[in-house]
Amino acid sequence: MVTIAQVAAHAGVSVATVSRVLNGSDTVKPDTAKQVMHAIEELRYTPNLSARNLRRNESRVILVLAPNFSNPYYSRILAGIGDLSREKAYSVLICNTSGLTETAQSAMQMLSKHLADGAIMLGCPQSAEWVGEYVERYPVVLCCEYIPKLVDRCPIVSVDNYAAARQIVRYLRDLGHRRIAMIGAENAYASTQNRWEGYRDELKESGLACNPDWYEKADADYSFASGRRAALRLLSATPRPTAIFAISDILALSAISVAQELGLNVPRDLTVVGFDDVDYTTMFHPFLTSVRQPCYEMGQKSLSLLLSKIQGCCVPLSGIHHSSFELIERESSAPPIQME
Amino acid sequence: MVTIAQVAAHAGVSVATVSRVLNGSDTVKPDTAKQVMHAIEELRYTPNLSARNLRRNESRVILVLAPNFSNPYYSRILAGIGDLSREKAYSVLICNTSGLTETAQSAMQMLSKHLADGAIMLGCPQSAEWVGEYVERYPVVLCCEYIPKLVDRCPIVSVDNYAAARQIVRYLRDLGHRRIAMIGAENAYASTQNRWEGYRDELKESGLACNPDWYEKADADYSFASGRRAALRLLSATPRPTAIFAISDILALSAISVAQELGLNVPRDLTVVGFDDVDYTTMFHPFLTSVRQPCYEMGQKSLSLLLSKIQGCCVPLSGIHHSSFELIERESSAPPIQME
DNA sequence: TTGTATGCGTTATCAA
DNA sequence: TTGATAACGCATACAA
Repeated sequence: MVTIAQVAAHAGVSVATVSRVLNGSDTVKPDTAKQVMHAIEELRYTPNLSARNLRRNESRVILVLAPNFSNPYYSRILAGIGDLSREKAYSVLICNTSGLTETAQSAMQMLSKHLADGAIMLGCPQSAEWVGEYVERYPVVLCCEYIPKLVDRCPIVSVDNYAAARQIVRYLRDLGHRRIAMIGAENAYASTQNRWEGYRDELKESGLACNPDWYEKADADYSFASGRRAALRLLSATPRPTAIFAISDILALSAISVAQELGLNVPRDLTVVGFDDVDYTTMFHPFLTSVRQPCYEMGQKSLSLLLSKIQGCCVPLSGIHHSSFELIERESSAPPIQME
Repeated sequence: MVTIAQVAAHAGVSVATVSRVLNGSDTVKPDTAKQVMHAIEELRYTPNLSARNLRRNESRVILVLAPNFSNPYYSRILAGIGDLSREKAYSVLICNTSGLTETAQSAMQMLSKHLADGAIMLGCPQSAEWVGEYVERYPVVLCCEYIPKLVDRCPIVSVDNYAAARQIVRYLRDLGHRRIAMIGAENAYASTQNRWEGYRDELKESGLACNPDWYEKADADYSFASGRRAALRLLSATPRPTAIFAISDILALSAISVAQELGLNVPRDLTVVGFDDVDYTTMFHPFLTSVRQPCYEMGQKSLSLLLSKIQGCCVPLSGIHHSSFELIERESSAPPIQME
């Protein structure tokens, strides 16, 4: 291993001078700088970041936690974080929590251990109030989800799930649907709850029934199989809903698959709307009507806010920063076949 | 920030003793240890890893590079690496290279900068001979792909792509197909080349034609859109192939989508076989016949080999470690409608 | 413009 | 069983 001292010796200067050229100080004579650069290249010197970080008391590492990174939704956000972080000379440390509090907590210790300067939490359940301890002491940004008690205490990046759900229901109502069902999930996400509230409120204000038989939950992991079970229950209800709003595209696809097996044509006999607008919504017919979330940009915005906090930005950054969403109409939605 | 010195003061012992209990030394009197533990909890002390890493000359961080992490194939491997790394008390630093050499190279510098103890490279093109410099000096494992010149110099984890391709062609031949096409990709991956060679050789040994009109390339990124273009060219050939082997599931799905638009029924009029067996192969009919790769396990095996190298394992680990694959027959393959 | 010297928080060697 | 202390490699205050 080659150290700064060896470079100094090789260039015939002091370590301080080498450190200066390394850090772009302007108080170094061009000639000396050139010699030092030459020595650096000749010895193929690269600074030891453990030492530098210890001295500077920073790590230039960002911690990103998510329940998983296999979901294209999270991996797209991760891409946004990763690309911007490289540009800003930060590295990204990831932790796949599998939804486990203990795993998340031990990962967050990277902050107190000085191996990360800040953290971005994706998919944090509302119940995770323990996060408050970290939010108080370290730079933390929540992305996608939020924890009610922490809304005023840290930046949050998310779409307005309540508004999006209302817009979907309004869209379905305007198409002529009156029996509108929803597939939610067994989890503690704010997004799940907010979408349900938007669904319920818009239904109510439109004078439409909010029939408990028309609301079913998939498993916490939004799995295709659990979506199928939920859809099957929904499509067995009497009277049967004419439209289904699913809180994720996978769940929407599972509803389409069940409908088809039941001999129902989508969208003629059943309208299905998804959420997230991931890639495979346009790989098969019917192409899925869905709400697009700007995942990549949300990742970038999260990192951007986090870096502001790390750099000690003085303007208050806390609260929900809403990203724009867009209802994209495709082939899986249409007016109901018979108006009542 | 609370340091080991403060803990020592609070517990009325020396820093050496605190360090001892921190590192599980057995030469500490149980009573003293208890006092120290108490002080640690009281002050909520966590060790500064920059300092520890500097002193120990390690980081307990693994670097993982991939062209992207949005592809479910890579994200599944990442999950395998992540889960095992947590178990082994390592952290995972990721770099999304976007296929750019420069980005990959700068990420690999994390090794010389002492911010990572080893690296796992996913999706490395055969042309990346610069990797040799790192393989010589640091623990590196290649996963999925390999670089011919480095085969004897570092561990490689991959399925036997050549054998898999031959098995697919044999399967299609045994079904009765004689006009077998292939969709490859415009990239420098060993997997792409090996699958092509397997396809070609098995065709030849079976006495079947290896018609250049029946081999088309999608873009380097295996995009659905480029797969459609390749499939369209293939299905415009005269005579038209009765079976298509695609080197990824996405490409296979794109072929099915084009076939359907051309009024062809899969598998009646056209057989399609994919590769990788990602989740969405069973979300739509026809369910896709594909070759399963044990991605999660491949991630774990890669990390396991890497840790052996890091720990200075003396048995030679270099060479290709083949993971098993499995051809899974589903609904997209069948005998051709008319034998010739 | 450059060099000397100190300290960042930890581990580990050596004495006691 | 414990304590004092010297590194680890770097950045920087202060001197020159």
